[in-house]
Amino acid sequence: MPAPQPPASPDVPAPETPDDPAPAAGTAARAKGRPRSAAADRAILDATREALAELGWGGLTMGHVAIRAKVAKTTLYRRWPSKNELVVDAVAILFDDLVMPDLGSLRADIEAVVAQFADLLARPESQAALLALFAEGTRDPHLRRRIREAIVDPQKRLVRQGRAAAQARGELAADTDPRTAGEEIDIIFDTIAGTVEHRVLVSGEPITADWTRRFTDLLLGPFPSLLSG
Amino acid sequence: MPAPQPPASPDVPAPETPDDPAPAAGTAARAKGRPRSAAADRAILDATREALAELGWGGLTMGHVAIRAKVAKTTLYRRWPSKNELVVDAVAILFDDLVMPDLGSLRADIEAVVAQFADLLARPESQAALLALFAEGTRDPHLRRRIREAIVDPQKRLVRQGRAAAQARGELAADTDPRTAGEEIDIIFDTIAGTVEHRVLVSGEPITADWTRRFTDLLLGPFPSLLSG
DNA sequence: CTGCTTTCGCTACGAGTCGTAGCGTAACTG
DNA sequence: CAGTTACGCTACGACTCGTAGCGAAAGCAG
Repeated sequence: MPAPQPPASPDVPAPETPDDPAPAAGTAARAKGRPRSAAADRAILDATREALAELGWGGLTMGHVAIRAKVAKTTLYRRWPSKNELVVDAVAILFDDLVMPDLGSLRADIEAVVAQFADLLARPESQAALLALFAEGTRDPHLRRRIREAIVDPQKRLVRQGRAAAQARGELAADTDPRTAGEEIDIIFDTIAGTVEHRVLVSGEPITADWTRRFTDLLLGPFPSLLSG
Repeated sequence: MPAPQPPASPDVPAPETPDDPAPAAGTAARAKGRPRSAAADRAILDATREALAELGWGGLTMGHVAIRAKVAKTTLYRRWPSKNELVVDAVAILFDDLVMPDLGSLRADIEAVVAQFADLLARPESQAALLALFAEGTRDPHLRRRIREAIVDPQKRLVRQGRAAAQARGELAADTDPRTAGEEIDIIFDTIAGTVEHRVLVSGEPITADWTRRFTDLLLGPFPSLLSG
């Protein structure tokens, strides 16, 4: 789901909301001129991820991407207004096929989700890109929203689903207070996502099965030797 | 503690280790020509932090920093070989005056440490800079080491001290296995640092006293409504 | 097939940044 | 004083960004 520039309409400012309501469903609504090449879209996004993995964020230039995708630089700018937006779409694809494990126990589900996060973050094309996007997001609320929608929310959905599944299995007490349930899920998610991000992206250390087990221990109960009582 | 370029020695490659052994202690060992202006160092680092807070990482240019610090651009390059190194030193200063709270209870200490992290990360001059540095660090092992030494390790020291203090007070069981004690501390630190980073830097949401309390609940024991047993 | 519309590839451009080189001058030592 | 080093200044080549203008290609309506 790229974020195409308003596809031509010469001067209509196009409402700032990124949710295009009309021209989506099914086939293109009205195509009057030469249609945009879908192949070019894929080539550009693929080239972006490849360049990202090879050169990192700093080495990624629009010119390189254009050459690699066998596309004119102008074509690139016709669809994505900036490097940031392009990289969001290129990286977001990686987060599209997140699946909820549902392995039958809360512990197994958590460990599977952690492993899934870790694998995603370990990819060379996402390493620097994610952090650089987060960095830009701190100054650009629009970009932060897009990051949240395309990358963070899909992950959070997994945690929420896992919690619901565990609750259905009777592993969890009933929601104490409906008002605070959302905040609890937020804290749990921030903890899982943040810890994995820190270890993989900042420390650069791998996430092993053993580490995952220990971390899940911490999440599910008192840390083995942390508290005596 | 800046990381000055080898201060002149025309061709000696200067061992890659950033720990300069000799010329540190006390006053300068041997100064033959015009000494480097310490005021310029401070002015550059101050200007870097100011520009960082105003313009963010992307807007920060060496030219601007030089003008703001009333220093020639060449002077800037004589001391820091790249933007990354300069920003590491500029930001690392913020982490210099970390203090271990030692409030008398493990819970209070954890909450104080979390609040301290949160305050540091909430500063406008560190927001984008830290993430951008982390991003570069994923591709530059040397930079990652410097980040670890200047920014991550000081934080980890706090957590380690807090754990030792709690142990001395009898709040913690004795170390189960000396070999795994280090790993435990690592997991706890990664969890605290990563969660705070994610919430502040990625989600952009503030860390309130209430949130800190809930998070500490999660760390110290089973999450209130997470596990029934 | 003939217009009409929109996209595409290409070239060129101005603005901005990076990092370096060269030069004369300032500061400090012996 | 001479010797050494840092400093400010200017200029430079290489690179990137994002845009403009043009002719050609690819579809659609009649």
